[in-house]
Amino acid sequence: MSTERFMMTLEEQFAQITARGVDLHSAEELKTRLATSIDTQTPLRIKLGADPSAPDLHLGHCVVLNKLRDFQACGHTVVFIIGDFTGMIGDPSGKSATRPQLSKAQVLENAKSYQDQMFKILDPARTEVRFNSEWFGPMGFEQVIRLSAQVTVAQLLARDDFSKRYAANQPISLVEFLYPLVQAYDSVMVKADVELGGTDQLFNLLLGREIQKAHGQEPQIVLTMPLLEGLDGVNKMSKSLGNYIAVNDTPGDTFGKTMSVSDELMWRYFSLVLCLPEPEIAALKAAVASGARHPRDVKDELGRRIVEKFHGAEAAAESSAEFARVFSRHQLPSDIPDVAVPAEAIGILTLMVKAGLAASTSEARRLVQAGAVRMNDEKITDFRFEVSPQDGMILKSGKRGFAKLKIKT
RNA sequence: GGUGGGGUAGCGAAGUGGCCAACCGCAGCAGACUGUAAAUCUGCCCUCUACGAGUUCGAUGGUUCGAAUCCAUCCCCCACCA
Repeated sequence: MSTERFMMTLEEQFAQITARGVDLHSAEELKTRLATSIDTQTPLRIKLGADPSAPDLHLGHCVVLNKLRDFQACGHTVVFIIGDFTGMIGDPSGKSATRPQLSKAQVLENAKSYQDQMFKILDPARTEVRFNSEWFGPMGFEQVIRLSAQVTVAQLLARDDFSKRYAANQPISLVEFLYPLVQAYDSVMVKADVELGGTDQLFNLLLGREIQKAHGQEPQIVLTMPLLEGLDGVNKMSKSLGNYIAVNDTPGDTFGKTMSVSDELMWRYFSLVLCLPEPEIAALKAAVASGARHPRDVKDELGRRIVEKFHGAEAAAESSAEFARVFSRHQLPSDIPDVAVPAEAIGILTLMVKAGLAASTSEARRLVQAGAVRMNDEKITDFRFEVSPQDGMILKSGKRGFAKLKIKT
């Protein structure tokens, strides 16, 4: 496999690397560096940084990981940096409070979880994993000051979210100013040839170039990927907005969430998540436009392929079938959680809370009043309704809340 | 250190003595329509033994028949000037 990259010409590599809406800084530099790589038969070092405080990867992360996979397919090496040191600082892009400090053990655990998910896409054999505490741990304050001297406040304020917050009288902590510097210094320490991230990372990535130059290195090439919109179709996919599909979501959830994506947006998923080549996407679009294919079926294919990517073909087929059964044909899911109840009559509200279908009796009451609750497929409209439990009775709340009664003996 | 502005339900943001469980927007949930689409429309959106009751508006104490609103003390946040 180490010879694979010599089988690709510069043009082939360049085409693969620049596919799917990448923004490059700069194309010329990349070509030059690829040429050198081929001449000297040395793989390029492609850097990606990760924040170990949030080990749940979602499809948004996959956009970048897929691009890294492209690099690996060309024979290059991914340098994956776990920000165990920076993780304690907090992320400047978040308006929320600084993230809590993580213990060493927790960082390691998160890092492992991160890698488990990441290697569903990346090739471990071509991935070098580093922790940035390796160089920041022993760093003295003097070095910190020297590093800080390499950037001006004006430069930092040029970053979009900093300037906006500053203009809006919103706080910016000094630590947040330091964060891009820290990230840039990572690039120096691993001698990155290329660094990638989402378009929102552009500033940080470019700063890496400056700092590398200041340390006498060739500046890294910066490559940004489009941000994938989340399930709401508007905001970028992110954990804090809750509009994400996680790599570790169950096949059923992954499929269901995919189906809730709007028709317009699904093409982006085909491209950025599945890396389907443009001509194929164009063909699918044309098929839908002409009525040859129903958008629902195309989305079903999208769902199956995404599930397959993370959980295998079998899970993909199952989740699609299950979805059709429950939501298209309105049949019961194949797997309904049991609720243990005593044999005597029980109020519907209490029962719902017990079954985990409502967080409080007040919420249960609202659901009943909204007409969302069914007992054995019969709508319950009176919140004082008493159920005489029998084994196997089905309680349903909303579209996807199910519970099966089981008499406690 | 000084000056000014703040802390209200998940977020944003009204409210400055009774009409306040608290306008409004976003997010969320449910219903209708569907392809669990999206968009749209409607309702809900602190808790409870529920046409009533309890606990909420940074914290504690006070004034008052009555406070998110007034007073005192305290805690926290932000900007600007040093």
